[in-house]
Amino acid sequence: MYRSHHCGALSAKEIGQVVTLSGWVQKVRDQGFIGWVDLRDRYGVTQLIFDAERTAPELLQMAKDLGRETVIKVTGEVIARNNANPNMKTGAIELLVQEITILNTAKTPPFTIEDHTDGGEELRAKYRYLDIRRNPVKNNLIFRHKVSMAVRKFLSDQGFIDIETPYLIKSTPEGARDFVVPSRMNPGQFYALPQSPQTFKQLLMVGGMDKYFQIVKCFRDEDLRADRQPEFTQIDCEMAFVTQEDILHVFEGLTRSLLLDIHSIEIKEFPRMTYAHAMETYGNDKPDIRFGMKFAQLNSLAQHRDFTVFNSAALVVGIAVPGANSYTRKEIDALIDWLRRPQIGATGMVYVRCNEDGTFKSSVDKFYNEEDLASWAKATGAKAGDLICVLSGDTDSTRTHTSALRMELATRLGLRDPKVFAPLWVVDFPLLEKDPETGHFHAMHHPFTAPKPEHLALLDTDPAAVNANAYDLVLNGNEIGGGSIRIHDRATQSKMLSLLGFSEQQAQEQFGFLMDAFEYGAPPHGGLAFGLDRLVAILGGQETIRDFIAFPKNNSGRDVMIDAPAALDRAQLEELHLSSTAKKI
RNA sequence: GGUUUGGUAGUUCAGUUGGUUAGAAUACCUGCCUGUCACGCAGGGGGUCGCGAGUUCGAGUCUCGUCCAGACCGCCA
Repeated sequence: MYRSHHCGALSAKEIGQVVTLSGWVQKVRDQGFIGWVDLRDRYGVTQLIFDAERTAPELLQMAKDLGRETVIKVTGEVIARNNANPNMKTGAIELLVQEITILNTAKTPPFTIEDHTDGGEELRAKYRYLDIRRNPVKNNLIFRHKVSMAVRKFLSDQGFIDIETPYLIKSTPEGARDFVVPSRMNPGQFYALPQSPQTFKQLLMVGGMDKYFQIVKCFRDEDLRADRQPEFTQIDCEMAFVTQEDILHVFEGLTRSLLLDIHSIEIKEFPRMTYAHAMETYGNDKPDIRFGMKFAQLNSLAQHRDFTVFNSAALVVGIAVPGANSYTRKEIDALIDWLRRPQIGATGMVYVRCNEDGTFKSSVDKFYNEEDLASWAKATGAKAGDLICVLSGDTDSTRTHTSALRMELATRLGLRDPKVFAPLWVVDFPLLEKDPETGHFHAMHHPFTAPKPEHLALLDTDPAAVNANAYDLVLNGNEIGGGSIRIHDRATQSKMLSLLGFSEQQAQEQFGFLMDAFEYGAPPHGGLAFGLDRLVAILGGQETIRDFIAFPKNNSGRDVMIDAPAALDRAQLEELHLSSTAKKI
């Protein structure tokens, strides 16, 4: 028997019992005649004690010689500590060891296995199995398990059926790049890994499985970020015979129950905002509504003087930054430099100081009088002690820049409290988006999203004006899920694909199976997908998703532990009918 | 594809204007220590300063190239 108890289990209740524990040596504290070993497993740490009076000399020596992370089994008596440690769950007791078995030795780990490790990101990634022994990572993985089980329980209780869909599917040109897999049995042909089980879940609706869900891996071959992995997990759902309202109701319920289960936070009804309103008020389709600093359009209040920068702009927008009048000139200049970095790309910023005595001091005093500035303060809601930041230019980039500024300032001002949760539905997304360079339309959500029925006629006359029954769930400035009511008839789907630039033949080749299915009695349907990695990270109060994934990939899509991706040998390439890429000389 | 920051001991980092034998903390090893729990004390070992060229009497430090890593932009229906 390896263990009678776990290392986190013992308390004063077990005093006097003889128990067996197995685990890893966390720490040896040798004090000559007496010594302690902290023994760790998944459940906690128990202190082992050895001393010259009560422990055999060879056992005492053995304990002193234990290296960090050695795997041992010990048997001994649970005794009360002379000095209890109130900071430790098992701090009331210790184990007077009678027997040690070394189950496996360990090399000195390259970084310390402690909550505040000395190891850097890359090293921890390379030895991820050691990193997982640390509480912060271990607890994140356990937390993910809890969230994922709560999701399964909620959806299953609501009558959703968990159905698996294939991973080896077909590449499609729309959307992100596909990861492809060569087919040995079909020379020159390739599978693609799914970017989402979208078409399959729709076919399940045609198949009559009117409530489907799956916690499923999806794959996208695009450049990565701190919160973006090439393979990621979605909570993928679809329902038949539902309106948008039905879907929002179910998934608002899911999110509410997660917040209640995990954080005991009760949120009544999630606010809703149209896409257009979100863009106007926050410059962004995933606004963080935990704080204010809403956009105020100042065009009419700022374009009546001789300030050509504003007069030539399509949009002049101001935000009131609470308490920021205390910023020095130097700090404001640094902020403007920050906005001008190529990553943001703003050309400049006008500011107005709102003084305690009710007067204003701005960087454009030459052009605007007190009355003008007071009108800006009124529009932005600025109070004495605030700083008004005003940006201008073409509508899209001004919104983007101001939104970036708003988020940055909120972070600096500590307004993004990870313990506060502010969910929001963003609804009424446009169906299509025009590529500014090519002038081509592409689907804002995906090509299966249905136009709002009342906008159907506009498809022929003004496609850009068509809205969709598409919606995103935003939590604290992060898009954690999105979905739509889908097209369920061949004619509309065909029209949509042709708007997106597919020829009839291409449409049939790519999505013929779906349109064929629509001709055999497809029910009205719609659904939604949540990004599990991000949802778990946000619920866990953290920004980075990597520590909620057991074996994440780095920025370049590499797994540095197993060193993937890797080259194939010639024989394997030949079997797959692939030729080796010529190496650059 | 682009912008930007970094690469120095096992690890995390410092290293001044280009100038003697490249430091600290921690980890590791040895010894001492009877109540530790970030134990303490004393001692010790440990470096191709990412790699390659160049400038210079002299390069961890300056220049160019290159590789690797991080953050961000493009991209991610």
